[in-house]
Amino acid sequence: MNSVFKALADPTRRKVLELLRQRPMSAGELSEQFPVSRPTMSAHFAVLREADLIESNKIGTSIIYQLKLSVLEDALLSFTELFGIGAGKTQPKQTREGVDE
Amino acid sequence: MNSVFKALADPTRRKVLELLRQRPMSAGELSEQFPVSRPTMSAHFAVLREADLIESNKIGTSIIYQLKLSVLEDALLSFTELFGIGAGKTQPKQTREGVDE
DNA sequence: CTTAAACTTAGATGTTTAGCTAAATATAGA
DNA sequence: TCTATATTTAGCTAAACATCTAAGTTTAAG
Repeated sequence: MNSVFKALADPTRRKVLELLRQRPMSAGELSEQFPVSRPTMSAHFAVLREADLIESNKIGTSIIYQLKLSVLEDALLSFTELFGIGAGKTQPKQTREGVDE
Repeated sequence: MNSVFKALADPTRRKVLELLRQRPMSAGELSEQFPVSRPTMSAHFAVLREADLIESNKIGTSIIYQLKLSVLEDALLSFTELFGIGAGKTQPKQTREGVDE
């Protein structure tokens, strides 16, 4: 849980997760959307991987990252429930590609 | 939201919030429960205050800290909803080891 | 006014983090 | 194998963080 919150503490990483919510993307595709170098993005991916928030699959020369929603879910839910917040009425939404907000 | 996650990224600070969930406590009372120095705890309080997660009231020589639950609630809920994670009722997940620490 | 108690601020230090450029590695395809 | 592309690793600097001890601030009480 510690590493999850640490990963979440950086806005770039949160944005990456947000992008991956829509669909899996390659490291390159993700990197394009941020004004930082690829090595820097690579380091961010490593942090997210370390927190088990994303999963990688190699396809050719690309590495496709995918959100592990259940891990994020578990961490956040157990925390919110600890505080008695989020009790509620939000039903489990299907998070498929294209769902926007 | 940035500062909230940053505050939450430290286990000591999360524990402080957890303690304050029960009742308001003085800085000294809180500090007693951690194996770090008072100045260090004071710094943690400052981070939590900066994130607007706690509120302080001076009573005599003591400073009483109090959890601002609504702020935590807002931040966490808006984030979970962003991801379509219902903070409500997700059935117990299958054993998933590696939820880090 | 002096002392004591409760906290915080200041200053120092070791560790971690984010960022960069440049080089290395891996894979696909000719 | 050679070349081009995708991504990571290496090596570095600068800033941020957690922690400590020591000193400063504020308030209460004698």
